[in-house]
Amino acid sequence: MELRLYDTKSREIQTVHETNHKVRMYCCGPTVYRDAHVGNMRTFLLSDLIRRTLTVLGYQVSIVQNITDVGHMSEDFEAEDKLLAQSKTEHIDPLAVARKYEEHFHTDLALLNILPADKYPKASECIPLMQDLIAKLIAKGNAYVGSDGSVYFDASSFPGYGMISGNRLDALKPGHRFEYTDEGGKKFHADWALWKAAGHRTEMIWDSPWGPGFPGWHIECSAMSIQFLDGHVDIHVGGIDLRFPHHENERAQSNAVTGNETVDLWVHGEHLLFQGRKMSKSAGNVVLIRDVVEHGYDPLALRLVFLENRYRSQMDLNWETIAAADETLKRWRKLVNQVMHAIPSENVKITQAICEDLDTPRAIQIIRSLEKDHDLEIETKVGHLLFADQILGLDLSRKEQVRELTPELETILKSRKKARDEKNWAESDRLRQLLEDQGLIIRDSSDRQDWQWR
RNA sequence: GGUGGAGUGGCCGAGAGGCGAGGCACAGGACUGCAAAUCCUGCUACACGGGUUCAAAUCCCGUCUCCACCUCCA
Repeated sequence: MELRLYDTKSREIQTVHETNHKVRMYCCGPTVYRDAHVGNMRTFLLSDLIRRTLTVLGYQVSIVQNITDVGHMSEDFEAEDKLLAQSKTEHIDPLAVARKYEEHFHTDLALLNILPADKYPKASECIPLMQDLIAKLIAKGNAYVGSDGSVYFDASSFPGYGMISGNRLDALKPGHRFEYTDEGGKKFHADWALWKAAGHRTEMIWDSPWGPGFPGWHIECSAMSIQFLDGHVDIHVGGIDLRFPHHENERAQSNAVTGNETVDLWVHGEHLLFQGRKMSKSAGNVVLIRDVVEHGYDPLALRLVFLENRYRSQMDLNWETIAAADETLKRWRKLVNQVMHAIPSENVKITQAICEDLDTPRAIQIIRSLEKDHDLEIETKVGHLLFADQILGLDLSRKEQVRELTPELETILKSRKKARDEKNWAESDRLRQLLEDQGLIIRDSSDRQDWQWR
């Protein structure tokens, strides 16, 4: 079976192809100046879903995800780098800020069972690569040194500009940043910086043929994808907000240099909303993976919530749905663990759903109906669940955590058993309340009592 | 102004022109000493106005509302 995905540029669902027996994926990674919130994670999950699906379908997959640790400007009028700003706040070296949040990023990925990429190139370690690309763009006539010493891409030199976002150069409103002193060297408001002259900046700058400075934000993705994926990207993944200008600019840079369509498919994940607004620092509605864990939920419950919604739709997250998913996850794991030595067996309906533009909501629906099907053997159900889990990544075969009972709880349980045997219901109910207050859930049947941790 | 989307029951959300996804919540029932869990049953919807069609949530036209992007963003 083939995987088909919605391509933003053609606005059509298209089949994924491999290049030299490998599907090459590039995923826009984090700017490591703060913790990634769950909205960011939703996009990273999209990459994971694609890679897991391709792997199950038998493809070799190569994934590169960049770590932006330089060049990403904040909206501050001083045009301050996000990392430098954070380094002042935390009173530590900017690269220490980067390494700290990079580590958090990997921890969060692991909590969501997102498999690691093959390579995580850092912008700060790819400066020569970017300079090389900039030099090529100047030589080809797509870039110029501005009056301020910065190097700019000449947007009008690239004929297909705007194909991803639908924006036309002549319709683009000059942005408010046009007035910025540090970008005053542009010839045209839609041009963008490839290399920014250092100006007054003393930290995080590098020497270059155009003088000391630092790279623009868009250039790293072009440089890295071309270098580490051998000049061609089969699937490019990122958040919908990156469609413009980031991906539009990236495409112009990459295509100008390679001379052909560098990226086959542009796949964009829609935004996660919280309380009806886009989750963002400025809206003040940021939820971190850590918050989910602190609420007592399995982070994979969040993964299930995401999977219950199509990646191409905005979704409004709330705690109730996470709670519901957490329960569902427990139920499925219980089911899976009832069968020893179960092996995955393909469920074609599930594969088909996933292959048609990652229809995970339908896949989940199929699982729910399998679960309820009284005519199916439990071994069959579990086999299909394990198969689906290779793609969904919910860790369904995880054994339930068995925390030891404290001697005190054990004593109460014994007393309660005795009370029930004697049909002393008042005492039995009192003890149950006691046990529940200490985190146990009690399930009675006529001849026994079962317990588990809440 | 330009661009990309979305409006579905109390809530969240799938939806492929034709026998009403699913989940949560709620209500009844089975089971339980009572609970819990589980199972069964019930509940109901397509923003508005036109149009096409034997048949529209789905296709077409218009209107309204919301979200997102327009050089920070996943």
